[in-house]
Amino acid sequence: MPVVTRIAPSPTGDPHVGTAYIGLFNHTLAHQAQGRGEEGKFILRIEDTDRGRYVPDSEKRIFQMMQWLGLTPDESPLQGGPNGPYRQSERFDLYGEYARKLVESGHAYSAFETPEELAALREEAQREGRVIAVPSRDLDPAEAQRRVDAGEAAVIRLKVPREGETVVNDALRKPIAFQNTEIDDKVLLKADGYPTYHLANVVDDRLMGVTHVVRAEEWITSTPIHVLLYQAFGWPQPVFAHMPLLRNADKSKISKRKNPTSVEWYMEQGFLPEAMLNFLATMGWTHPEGLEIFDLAEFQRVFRLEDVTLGGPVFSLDKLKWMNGKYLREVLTEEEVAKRLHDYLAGQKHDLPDDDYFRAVVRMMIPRMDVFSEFLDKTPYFWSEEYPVNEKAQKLIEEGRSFLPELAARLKNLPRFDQATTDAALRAFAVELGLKPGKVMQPLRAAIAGTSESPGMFEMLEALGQARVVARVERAAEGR
RNA sequence: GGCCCCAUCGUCUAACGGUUAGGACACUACCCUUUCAAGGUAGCGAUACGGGUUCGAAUCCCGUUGGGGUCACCA
Repeated sequence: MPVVTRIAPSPTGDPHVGTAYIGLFNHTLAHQAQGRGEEGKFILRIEDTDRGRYVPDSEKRIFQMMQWLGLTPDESPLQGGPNGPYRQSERFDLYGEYARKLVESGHAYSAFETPEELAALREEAQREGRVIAVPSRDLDPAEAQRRVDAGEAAVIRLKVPREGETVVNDALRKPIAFQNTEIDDKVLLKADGYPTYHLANVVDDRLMGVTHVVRAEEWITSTPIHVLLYQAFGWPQPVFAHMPLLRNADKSKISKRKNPTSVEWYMEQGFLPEAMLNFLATMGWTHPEGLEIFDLAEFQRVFRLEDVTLGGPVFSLDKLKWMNGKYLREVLTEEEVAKRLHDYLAGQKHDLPDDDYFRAVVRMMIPRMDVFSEFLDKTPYFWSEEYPVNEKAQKLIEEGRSFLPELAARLKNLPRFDQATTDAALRAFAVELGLKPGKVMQPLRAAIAGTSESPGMFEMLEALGQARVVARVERAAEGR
């Protein structure tokens, strides 16, 4: 059975994490079919029929997000494909034709109500607790056509049956029945000639051969309109599956105000796309063997639509961070982390040399960071002599004031500066002073790092090197 | 408010009529230890409520409550 899926974002702003989330499942379903040796395609279609909300570079950024995540579509406006164009604005003529077909077959009608009239009608309907009734529906079709031909402003509306019910079959739920009296005559073609989502969506899904419509739960209530459209056109319906909505901590639909929703934010923070994907996959789904960490290929291997849970998953940045740290520590190699971090920093306009020193610092910091944006914040003393010295470090330096000059001298006279040598020297020095090693090391740490929190002493000393360490200790000893 | 969806620890979830209701994040304690992490061990912590069905219900049915979504010439 061929599986053709799609995501159909509208280019109205930042590339949204919800688009990535839904994209993950659509991409996976299509690739699973390919894996089975069947036809499988994942299409990216841009729904830019709202000229008012159009943001020019949004489309490109959505595409970049998908690529970053490794969810590259098989067909899209940027790549093209046999079913193009993939921008609805470029398919403009199509929708008018299909809308008119519906008018001709009696499934739709031209309507002439002004926005003001509609507002009044809506208010009245609201009061009476029913759905809006559009007067134009009862116009004589020939008369309506004359008015359209005369150039009167009109929209085309779906003529929803006055009786019966429309059933939505959802792969994740029991059949959902909607009374037709509860469904209003939705606009299909706007006065500006552009289609609404409902029409464009159904026409394009049909023309592009989409077999599975996997989208967010917020679309459930408009699905009966789509079902009615498929029926009016005499087309078979695709499989519908409505995924749960990603949520804020208060359970409301995930939003900009309460969560970072732009995937670009996660890129800027230095999250790994693998971790992002892994985390998103666990929103509404769990690995059957209880695996927490798994890659896209593994997800594709075991994912089943019917295993999706429907409670709205709260998007937890905490858990995402933990998972990202897990990838840093346990999935990627040190070399890979260093390479990615270097690229990340370069992208942030921090040009550090990708040398042994950099890699040594990265190695020390891997267990100490969850995302790349933490790296420089936690390591100023590795990059400059102008590193900040916090209050606690200042106090520790005072405590070590008496032995810091001598310690500087000892360190300066060490023949080598490898970990074994400094380890032995420091411990011997502590014994001489009659102090516990920590009592010596804490002031030393404060002096060379400006903070009481750092990687292990000896690897840090080795990385920093004798000259730098001695200079810093001397400076601290002199209270500079 | 009408319509629709949903309901297991604070959060993500496992269980698919029979388990001391399991795991992960977070939190707490301990271990490791030169600090901070990481890692290890332990702990805290849930079937919203009320009725049924059944020998037996987190699991099936009904109701209540709660949460969410949707009611545009936006998607």
